[in-house]
Amino acid sequence: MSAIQGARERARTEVTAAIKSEARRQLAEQGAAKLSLRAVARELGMVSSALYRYFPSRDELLTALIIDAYDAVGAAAEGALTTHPGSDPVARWTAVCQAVRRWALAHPHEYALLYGSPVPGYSAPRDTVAPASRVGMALLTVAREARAAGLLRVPDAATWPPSVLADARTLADGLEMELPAPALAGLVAAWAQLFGLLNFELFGQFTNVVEAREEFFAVSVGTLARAAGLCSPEGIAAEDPDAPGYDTVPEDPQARDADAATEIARRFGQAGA
Amino acid sequence: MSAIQGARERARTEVTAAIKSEARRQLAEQGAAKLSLRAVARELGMVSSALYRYFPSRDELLTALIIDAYDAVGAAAEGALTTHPGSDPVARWTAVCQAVRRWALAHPHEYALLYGSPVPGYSAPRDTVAPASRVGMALLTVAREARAAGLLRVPDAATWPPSVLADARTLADGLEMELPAPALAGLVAAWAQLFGLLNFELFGQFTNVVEAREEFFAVSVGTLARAAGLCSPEGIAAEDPDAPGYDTVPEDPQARDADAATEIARRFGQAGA
DNA sequence: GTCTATAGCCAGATAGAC
DNA sequence: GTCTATCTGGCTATAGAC
Repeated sequence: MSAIQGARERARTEVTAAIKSEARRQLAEQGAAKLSLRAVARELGMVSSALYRYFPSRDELLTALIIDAYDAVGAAAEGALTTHPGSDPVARWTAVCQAVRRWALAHPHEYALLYGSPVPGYSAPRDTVAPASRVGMALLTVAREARAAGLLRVPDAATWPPSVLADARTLADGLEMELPAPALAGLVAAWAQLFGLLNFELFGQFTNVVEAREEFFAVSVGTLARAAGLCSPEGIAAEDPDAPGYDTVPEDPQARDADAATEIARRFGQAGA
Repeated sequence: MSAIQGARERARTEVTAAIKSEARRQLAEQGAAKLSLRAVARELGMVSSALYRYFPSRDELLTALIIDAYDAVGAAAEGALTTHPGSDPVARWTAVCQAVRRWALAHPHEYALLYGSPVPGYSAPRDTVAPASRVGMALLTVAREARAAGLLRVPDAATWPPSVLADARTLADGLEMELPAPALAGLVAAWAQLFGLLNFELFGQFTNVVEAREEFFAVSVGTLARAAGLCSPEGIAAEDPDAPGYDTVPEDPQARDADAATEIARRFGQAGA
């Protein structure tokens, strides 16, 4: 390749990046359905027809944005795995979830592009599926490590109907992953439920319902992790619902709330409001 | 009111209904962001300006559609409460969730309008919050009945930080509901997670991941109910993770899968695939 | 309440000169 | 690769006759 070729290619990638950047900006203002090549071109001081040299259609630009966003949130999730090493699967799971949440809060419109309503008239091409799987894979990595460490409680196979277990086995084969089918099914459910928490926070359903969102999220995804079978190393026994942490049905819940006040203060360093 | 007035009003409500109906049809084709008064008018054989006598703006039409949809899904949820009476809170919870799912599958675009990405440039007015709460209220009704029957396991208050418990108390006060704060917080989390399952199914994230969607959903929401503290009447003990239903970490998961085959066959009447 | 007409915008995409 | 020019369509919203 000649130097001129290199310069041309560099210019091309720079313009491509500028287009995507401006498109992301507009995504935030008008949403994906109204993303317009013309408006992007106008803002960049180009003419609309010039953009077609970079993206053959509006949908191709949208695809590029989607792939970039999946890669960004996936990288955030994977980054949490390396920045939060350790032997506690629940803590690692929570760290991954929190990294996803942080990315989502920082990029709400790109998040909506990935996990919100499908864009009408647009169907994602195959190129998106690998990037789309990265967050789920990061969560599965936590589960596999937990299993290797003996910290994954596998639900009885009778928990799930055979059809679901068959799906799980197909999925495990496709991913070349050796997780037991009942565990994988539960992890898929937890994966979906995680995004239920995020969607409600980002799409406004928590308005006037949950205000302490970070704390609510952290505890909820921890519970999610345990429901999916992940155990903290200090004791599988501590996850026993008969142990402290769960009451059986109380006779007077008001009294129990009051009784718990000192425990609250101990754990969180302030009185309950 | 004269007979003429009555006729006029009847005509008006009929035209209003026709407009909303056609708007819903277009919602399904183009999405909320591209809902256009002109297109609705064209399809109804009217002229665009005539629509302004019924809806003062595009956003008002959108609001009407949103309220109708929240009322429809809320009515479906409440209907499940009456068509599935009984003393098993987990079964009732599951029935409500399944009713919501059925409505969502039958009206995917209206579902997306409610629980998908916010419509850019549109902010929902206050009129929408009461209809929006109906599904959650139906779920809370199940929890309150369970508590009255001694079938609600209230998590220890130390499960949640004080800020979350404070939110839960504010919410309980606003709803004039006497659920203990830790239970309510868990129920809110379960409510959000329910819609994570639905969003993933409806928005395509389960493609090539979960195919047996109905079964997957039914089992997942049952687990969700139990995680939120609901108990089946035949035995709180059966929810004990140390009892059959959960294994501790197995030495050979393949073998366990095989061992479970007869149990699967017993419960679901067919062999695992 | 409905109509025609109009103002003032916007879009995606292509042709052909340079 | 970028430009001008153009085609063909879309939209919200209002004015004013009937």
